[in-house]
Amino acid sequence: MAIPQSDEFNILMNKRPYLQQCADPQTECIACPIRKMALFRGVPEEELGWTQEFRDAQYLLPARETLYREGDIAHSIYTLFDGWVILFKILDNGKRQILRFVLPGDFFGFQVNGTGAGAGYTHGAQALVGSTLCVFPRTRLRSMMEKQPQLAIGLAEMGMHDMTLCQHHLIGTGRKNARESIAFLLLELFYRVRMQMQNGFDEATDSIIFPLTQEDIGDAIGLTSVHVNRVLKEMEREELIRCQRKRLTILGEETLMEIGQFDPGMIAPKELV
Amino acid sequence: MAIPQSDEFNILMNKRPYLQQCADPQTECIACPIRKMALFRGVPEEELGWTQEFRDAQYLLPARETLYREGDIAHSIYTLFDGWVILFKILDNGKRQILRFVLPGDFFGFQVNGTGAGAGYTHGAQALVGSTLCVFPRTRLRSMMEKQPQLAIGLAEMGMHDMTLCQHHLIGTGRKNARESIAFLLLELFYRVRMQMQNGFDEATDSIIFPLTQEDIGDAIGLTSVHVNRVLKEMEREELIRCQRKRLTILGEETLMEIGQFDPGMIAPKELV
DNA sequence: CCGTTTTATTGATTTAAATCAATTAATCGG
DNA sequence: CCGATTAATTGATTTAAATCAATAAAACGG
Repeated sequence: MAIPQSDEFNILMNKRPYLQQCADPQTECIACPIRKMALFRGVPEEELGWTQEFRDAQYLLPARETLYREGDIAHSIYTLFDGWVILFKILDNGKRQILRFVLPGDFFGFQVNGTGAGAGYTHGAQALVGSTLCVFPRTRLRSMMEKQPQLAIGLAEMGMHDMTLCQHHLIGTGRKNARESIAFLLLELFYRVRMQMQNGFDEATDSIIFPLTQEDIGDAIGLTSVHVNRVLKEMEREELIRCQRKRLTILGEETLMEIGQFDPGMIAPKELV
Repeated sequence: MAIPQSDEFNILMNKRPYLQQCADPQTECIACPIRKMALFRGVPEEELGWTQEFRDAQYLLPARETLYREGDIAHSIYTLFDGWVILFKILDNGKRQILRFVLPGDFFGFQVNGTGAGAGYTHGAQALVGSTLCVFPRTRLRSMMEKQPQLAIGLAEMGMHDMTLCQHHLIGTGRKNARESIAFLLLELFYRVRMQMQNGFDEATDSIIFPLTQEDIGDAIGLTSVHVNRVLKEMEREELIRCQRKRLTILGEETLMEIGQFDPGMIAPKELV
């Protein structure tokens, strides 16, 4: 049983030919292992069959490919099912600022400039590794929320969580030095990945898959890759971390937390009241 | 007719004795000149009498006083009715990062760590000038939103707007130099203040009341006040701005926009779809 | 497996902004 | 209006991180 595709989805497939619709059977929302973290958290089980109608399909975005660029008409919004995606902005001078690391369960693509169906994304999105996405037509979001207030509450709560992360990155670039903000970023991603793994899978370890380049790290916290490298090397010499071959190992968690002023509490999902 | 006060409000008044409840008659939500921008935007007129029940009172916060500190139990959430408020965080090393400038119509105080009634604010809040606030008990927010989905949608939309501003500040601290991010910040505040004035009042001018110190500017964009001073002085010499006596005049709007890479479109209120 | 392209690494040098240090100008509370 | 505090201004010096420049090491596409 193929899931029917909206016009918007077909537009997208035309523009990004490297997108592959996942082979059936696709994961259904009701059986989704990451649902507790995702858009439909809070939506009662008996409503899920109905919300599923809202979804277009799951599809695959290959490593390093662009999902959308800043200014593209925002037909779709997304939940990342599996993989790593970055949201970023390119400045006039060609510099890049990474705005957010999207991990499985995270919802994205709803930040747009302008109103109505023609609104454009405020930022670009790109996969760091091959990633699986759940896609939803953006234009139906409001009516969905009106029918199902839990969806709006969930969106507000996820927004609050993203906001907390963004504010911490602002604190990092604004008022921390290179060592402090790198320590913070590594711990943040380490905790977020582990939290997401515990949700269904389970794997308590001091190491995670870590697909960022040193340039990605630099573009997230406002440093050059050269300087990131020097700081990472120093942390490796101090036996605080090991960061190589797309794998990050946290050796000195306590010390790193102090350096980065990182509190795991900030990673916890947010609730309104 | 005095508006009845909740327990939470009385706790707050105890802790912050400098808060003054506004003399009656207070502005009612239905008559509120800034409502289109504020929490109850989207809520149909006929429902407003009902939402008013939710509000505690309006009260006055004197200039430079603290409304709450990071970690304080978050009994209340706020809409700024009049004045300027900053949200900030103090780091271990004593440095301050300003997270957000709150202008009339803006909603704040909902970002908390933890869950339930005992959750604490993630940041501090302080008035730059004497300010009037509408206060709401936080614990009733969720049930209000369940009854009135427009409230949740409005919250998500306002969150999106705040997020855009926060991301632009991140871009500024991360990837712009002092001159560029100062130009951006001045224009952002200039446009936001003017947009808020047009909403009811009306006053098209090239100058606004601007109560930030140079240290505030620095703490918003990650610079020292000394360096902010040098850049501002240079901009004044170039006849791009005039910034003195708590008043900011924009003389070279075009040039400043180019320097700061500022697009007025980003200031526009956000809508989901 | 092999050449090609990306990433990582390290040293030398420069620079934007911080820090240190006065001094002057505004603002505030009586 | 007046002394006291807070904010702005300017110069001299230092420093964290950027830039420039080469390799070295990995990863990637046939």
